[in-house]
Amino acid sequence: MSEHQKMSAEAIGLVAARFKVLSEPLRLQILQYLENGESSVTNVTKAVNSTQPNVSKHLKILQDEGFVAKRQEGNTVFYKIADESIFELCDVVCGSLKERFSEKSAIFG
Amino acid sequence: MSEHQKMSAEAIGLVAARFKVLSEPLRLQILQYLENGESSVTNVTKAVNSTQPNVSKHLKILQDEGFVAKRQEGNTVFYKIADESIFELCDVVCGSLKERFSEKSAIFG
DNA sequence: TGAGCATATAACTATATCGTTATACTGTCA
DNA sequence: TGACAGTATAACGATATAGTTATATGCTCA
Repeated sequence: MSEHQKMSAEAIGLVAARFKVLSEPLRLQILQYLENGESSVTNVTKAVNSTQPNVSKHLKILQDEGFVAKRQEGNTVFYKIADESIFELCDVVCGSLKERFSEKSAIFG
Repeated sequence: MSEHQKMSAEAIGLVAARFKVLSEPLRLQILQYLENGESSVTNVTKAVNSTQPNVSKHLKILQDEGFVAKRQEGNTVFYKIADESIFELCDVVCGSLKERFSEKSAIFG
């Protein structure tokens, strides 16, 4: 099980870039919100409690990396999740964090 | 399947921090090298073709996040992987990238 | 104790990126 | 066409971080 590949220098760069996109809390918030389904920029902005230009910029970054996709309808643009593996990644990280904290708390237990 | 948790704002921050540590190519290189087994700082430095202070700094960052652990023996310090979930994360990202590129290449096919 | 090796840290420069403000663009509707 | 709404982009200031150079720390051994 768990047979994984040795990455080339180039592949490592691509993987790092992908992690970098996921390393901003606001972007993770946006992704989590979009998990509820497609949403307009305005609604995302409200949901994550930020400003419209800031959200637009982050959505573009997410789109460039293929995490989300956009669709325009009249005046408004709808974004939706385009790569479900994001949530798998978050789950793995969460699991690892849980384990880590339970070890730490055990020190005080 | 694939039932995952809604993260609190605090949890999102912790997850983002973890992704951030993995968002540097040199750190991924170091982790990949350490997959071969425990190694001294000097050997890691040679393997990733960087400078000793730079590698030391990155190793500290990796250790602070719990990805590696250190062990001192006399004069030299050995680092090793302390959280195997890293490789699972990389595999998920690699899979997602492969899929993405095969889609892109299909455009030209 | 003193020399030398392995590692860690400090100080610095250069670069990247977040968030903000202002503005441009695009589509709708009166 | 003109006003307005939704979104994108530009320009800016502030902050963070990678890599380098110099140096400190700590261990070993003569």
